[in-house]
Amino acid sequence: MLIGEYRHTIDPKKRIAVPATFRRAVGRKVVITRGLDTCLFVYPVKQWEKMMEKLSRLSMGQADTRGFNRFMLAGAVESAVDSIGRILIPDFLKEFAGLKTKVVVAGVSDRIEIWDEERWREHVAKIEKQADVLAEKLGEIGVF
Amino acid sequence: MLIGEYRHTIDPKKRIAVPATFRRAVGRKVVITRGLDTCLFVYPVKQWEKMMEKLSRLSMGQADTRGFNRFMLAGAVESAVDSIGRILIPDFLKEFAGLKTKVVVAGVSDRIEIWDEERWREHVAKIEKQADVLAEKLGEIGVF
DNA sequence: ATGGTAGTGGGTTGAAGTGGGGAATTATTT
DNA sequence: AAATAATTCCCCACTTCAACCCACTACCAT
Repeated sequence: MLIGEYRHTIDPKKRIAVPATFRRAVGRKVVITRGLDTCLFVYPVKQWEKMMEKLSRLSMGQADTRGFNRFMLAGAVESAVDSIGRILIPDFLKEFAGLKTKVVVAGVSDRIEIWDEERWREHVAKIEKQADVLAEKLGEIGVF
Repeated sequence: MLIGEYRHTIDPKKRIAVPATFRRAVGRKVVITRGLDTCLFVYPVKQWEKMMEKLSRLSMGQADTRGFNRFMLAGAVESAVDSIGRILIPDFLKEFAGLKTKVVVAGVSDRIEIWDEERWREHVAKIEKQADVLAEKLGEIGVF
């Protein structure tokens, strides 16, 4: 289970260090793809394959499914984690997520998300405002 | 059952002592997360895993669920209790809860809450004012 | 009073994050 | 097709930070 939030930097060669806590869980190969809400998703290959299997079962006839497939697949890149645990971010993904130098690397259960720090702060702020609504939901499912 | 309120301090290295009374109950590993009302929640790992199981049953597609997951998961950190019973608070959580030096560590049934002392006083004051209203509600559901 | 326990503070070591050089591979250009 | 440019991968070096250990003080209990 990947959890936690880490502030890292993209170095001049467009590399990002995977937090040491995540390395064992993700292995040496990952798939980086366009994520939802303007961030990048990073999946361990195994997880990725599972998702692809699910996707392939969806009917191909529907236009929105095709679009989603393009979004996920065309934007996906397989990437190796280097010897000291960094991954290389391709230009088009870096641009897509609006990554500058400071980024946030976040663990969200089975994937890692990479956010531009600024966007992340905005996103979190927005969610915090809805905290009481969230609390209600949590209550409903019996978390609190 | 965790009860009681303790005034502790965050040392220069961002560590907080877990009250001795709580230590046996929480074990050596805990999960620290963003809490509601601008405080931090600290769960024993077992408790946390139970909650995660419940969470994982929620549907994934909707935007509010995604945000909600980010709030809960990315905001969480697994942390080991050190040999003399202290936990390390990550920067982003310290900031989130507005923790200065003086904090309040409170036992709330199955979790520990960490508050900035100032905020705690304000919060308690607010609740005291509403006490009679709350009492009425509690009476309705048959607590008193 | 004295031993024990709890809370606070600090030093040291080892790991993790950052940055950069250079080789190898791929792409581009003439 | 050859030469040059660019990119990516593999090292290595520096710096910062966190985990571990130990020390001091205050308080409680016997």
